[in-house]
Order: sequence, then structure tokens, then C-alpha cells
Amino acid sequence: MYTIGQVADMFGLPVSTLRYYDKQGLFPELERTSGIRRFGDTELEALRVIECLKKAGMEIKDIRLFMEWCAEGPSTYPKRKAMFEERKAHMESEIANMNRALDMLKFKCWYYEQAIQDGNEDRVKALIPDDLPEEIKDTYDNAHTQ
Amino acid sequence: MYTIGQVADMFGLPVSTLRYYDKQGLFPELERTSGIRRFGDTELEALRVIECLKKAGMEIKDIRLFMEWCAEGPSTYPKRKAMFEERKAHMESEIANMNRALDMLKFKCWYYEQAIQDGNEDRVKALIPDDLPEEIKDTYDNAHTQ
DNA sequence: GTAATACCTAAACCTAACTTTAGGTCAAGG
DNA sequence: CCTTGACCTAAAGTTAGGTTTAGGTATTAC
Repeated sequence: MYTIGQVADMFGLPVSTLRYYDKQGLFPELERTSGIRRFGDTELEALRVIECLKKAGMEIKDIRLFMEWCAEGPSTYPKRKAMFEERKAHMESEIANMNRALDMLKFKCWYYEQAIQDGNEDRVKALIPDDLPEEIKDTYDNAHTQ
Repeated sequence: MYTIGQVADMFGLPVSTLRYYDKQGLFPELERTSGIRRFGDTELEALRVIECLKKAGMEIKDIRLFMEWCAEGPSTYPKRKAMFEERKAHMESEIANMNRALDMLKFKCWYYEQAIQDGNEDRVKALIPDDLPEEIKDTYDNAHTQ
């Protein structure tokens, strides 16, 4: 059994964050002795799950829901799977968006590299072809060379 | 010249957002006739830049800074490039993080798919090999099969 | 003439995930 | 005895990027 300060050190988290998680119901089994929180294996495990699911972009209320489902047993497997499928789809579309943004940023870096070499944007602006494929054209249009 | 309502319709943005952008200094050249905003080509162009840079995850204050640099001329090419290089590096590391999270989510989906088929987690837990390569092991450890 | 619109401002509100503050208990050390 | 440090609570503050509200002006429509 650990105090809140020990757990904070173990996980590199501020004490206030652990109290906040507790308040959000993420440690439903947490015990106390004379008002003081006592963190056991259950809570350390919960914290590992929290850190993991936060990386997946899950909100605290969803993490709490997931934990409740875990406590309910095998009947909630489908719900849990559905939650992860939804997260997966969301994450995939975000990654796709970010890759598009990254293409634009690469273009911007290249663009200013040329502009720095030339001392102006005339040549680099003329360098951009008119007949680009659609998906790349979007990048140029978006970046539209301001 | 357009009114705020017309621009809102053109860009599919709420009027309040355009007022907010104005307040943040994103339309430094904006003119008014008897108190009413008049959006011209400069402002429409600015809005296109804003939409583009927002996709790259840039904050409003950075977008404003970038616009100021653009107005200052070629001497700011290096600053502008540095800003995009920094954004690019940030974006690349975020994408890498998200791909790691995505691997974890895929694992979770597979895990619950098996658990649903079996009606319990016994087989799927036993299925996870002990001797995984490090980078994949992290995924399993993170997902640690709760 | 009055009602509906479109515009304006300042200021309050919103969300999520924390953090900070103010005020209080309790045990050990000097 | 009294100060330091670890714990506690409730409530307010923080951040970004808006949105909403309350109150006011001005033009057009009936």
C-alpha cells in the first residue's frame, strides 16, 4: 500500500492529478485510513490503464466507462470492442489529416528554402506547375504560397 | 467588398468566429464604413491562409506572427522557414505517437474480437507470446490486456 | 409605425484536464 | 512548543478557441 505522494513519484505525476483522477471516479476501489488515500495494486493497475488509454486520445469519462465495463465481466466485451473500433477509426482519420498537413508543411519548408536562396519568391512561385495531380494540387492550393 | 455575413457564408464559418479572428488581429488591414467591417481581397486571402495554417496545428498567435513576417518582406524568409521546420518536426513526432497509439488500438480490437469468440480472455491472454521484439512488446505492455 | 434583419460591442460562458489557492488536520523533529 | 512536511477539502483559476448573451444601431419590408 502506498500514499498518494509515493504513487505520484512512481508515475511521475503531480499529486493533484491523482486527486483529480480519484474525483473523476477512476479509482472506485480506493481505500482510506483515517481520511488518507491508500493506493494498492488495483489502483496502480488502474493508473497503468489510464496512461495507456490517454495515449489513445480517450477522454476521462470514456476511460471510466471502460473500467466499469471491465468490472462487469465478459458480457461487455462487445461494448469494449466497439469503443476501441470507434477510437481506431477516429485515430486513423486524424493521422490521415495530419499527413496531409505534413505534406503542406514540407512544401512550405521547401518553398522558403528556395526563397532564401533567391532572395525573393519570384522563381519559386513560377516553379510550381499548373498541371499537378489533384491530390497534390490541394496541398499547393492549401499552402498557396503566401 | 463583402460584409461579415457574406464572408461567413463563403467560408462556412460563424460570424462570431470572424469577429473573433478580427479581435485577435488577423485582419490588420480591415476597413470599416460607419463601423461596419468591409472584407476585401486581402482579408479573403488572409482567411485562406488562416484555414491552411490551422490545419497544420498552428496557434492563432503564430498565424498572426507569420502574417506580420509576410508583411515585413524577404528579410523574414528565414524566420518563416524556421517556424515551418519547427511545426514539421512537431507534426512528425505527433504522427509517430499516434501511430503507436493506433497499433495499440488495433491490438485491443483484435484482443476483444478473440475474447468475444471465446466468451472469455483466457485463450487470448495465453496467445500473447513472451518473446516479442521490443517495439511490439511495448504495444502489448501498454495495452497490457486489461 | 413597427417588426424583422444584419450589423456592432463588451463581457460572460463553454470544454477538458488539470493546477492553484486557501484553509485545515496530524505526526515527527529540534 | 512550535515549525516543517505530508496529507485533506472545496472552490477558483488556467488554457485555447471559440460561442453566447445582453444591449444597442441602422436599414428594409409590410
